[in-house]
Amino acid sequence: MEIETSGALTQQCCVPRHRLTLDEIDHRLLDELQRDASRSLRVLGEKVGLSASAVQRRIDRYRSAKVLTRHVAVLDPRRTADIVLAVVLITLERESSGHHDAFRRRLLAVPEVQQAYDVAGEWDYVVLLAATGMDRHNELANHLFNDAPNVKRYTTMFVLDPLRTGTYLPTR
Amino acid sequence: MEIETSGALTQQCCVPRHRLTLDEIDHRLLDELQRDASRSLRVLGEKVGLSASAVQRRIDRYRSAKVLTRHVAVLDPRRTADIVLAVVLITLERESSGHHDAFRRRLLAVPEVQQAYDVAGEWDYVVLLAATGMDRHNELANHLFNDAPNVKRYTTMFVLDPLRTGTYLPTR
DNA sequence: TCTGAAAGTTTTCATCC
DNA sequence: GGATGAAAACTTTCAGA
Repeated sequence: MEIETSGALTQQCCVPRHRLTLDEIDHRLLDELQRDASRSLRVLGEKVGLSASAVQRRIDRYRSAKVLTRHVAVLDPRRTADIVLAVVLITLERESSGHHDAFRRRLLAVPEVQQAYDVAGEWDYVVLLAATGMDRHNELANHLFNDAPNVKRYTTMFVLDPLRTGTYLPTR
Repeated sequence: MEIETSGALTQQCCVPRHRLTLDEIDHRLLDELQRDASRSLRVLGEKVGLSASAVQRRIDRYRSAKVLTRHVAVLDPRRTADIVLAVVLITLERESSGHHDAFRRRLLAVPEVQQAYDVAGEWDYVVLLAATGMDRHNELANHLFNDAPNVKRYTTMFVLDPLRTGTYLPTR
């Protein structure tokens, strides 16, 4: 793995640098971390053929390059009481881009907006809503999609079964 | 927090029990764990007003009840080289449920199927595909949606900007 | 079920390769 | 970049309430 710097042992500075070049070990390590980040550095090191401290140094790099942003616990929606998941497709009125900014702010202010994507095509946004109970879902949907000023149309697909959830990204 | 058992100090057995009743502290702890699970038990305990070992015992319960299923590292798709994210809506031919089983198996065999939901309404499934590069995306889309025998129709929405990603679930 | 303390691990960090 | 080893911090376990 190389970072975009010149010099040899210099440049351990605090400015986060971007554009990491990943080697084979980085790919495997990022894969392991995305599957199960609860293992010790020593165990991860055994998986990829490095010492614990070498693993630690690489993880620090992913963090400072903001490739790896956080460690989280994942709950199973099937085992979480009263969870209503819904995929909502939204299109805004065609107008000033100010509409889009306002709509995005409104979306991102709500923690139950589990995911939100700006997409190409007939629809402008895809939102994954996670609410506890149908009443709460309706409250949120009204606030986000009915009361918001520039929503042209939207459609809601309720999730019957979350076959797979997660945030895994391939790195090659 | 209560677990569905009778008896007092008995029943530390290995059969995972379900239906946890969560108290106020559990809600706050699950919230914290979903936001940042990289903090120590002591720090988490300070957040919710418990000792480190009390926090540990509660986390063990979430795990054995399968409410909390894993700890993972989350990558930022904006910082991960060449990631192509796409939301795909799929409808299968109306026929035997065997079609659905086969289609689900095909989906879940592919690691780039980051998320998959069985949904109500006009479309049967919503899939979030995460591929490295457009070529790989097309390969996967052909395998999953063109070559698969019982796909009636599908539509692909490419993600222009992942405004929010994650797996956060509210617990109340 | 909690707290607090002892024992065992892991992480961190300085140093050398 | 990576390895090593010692110090600091963390996790695990258990006695006592």
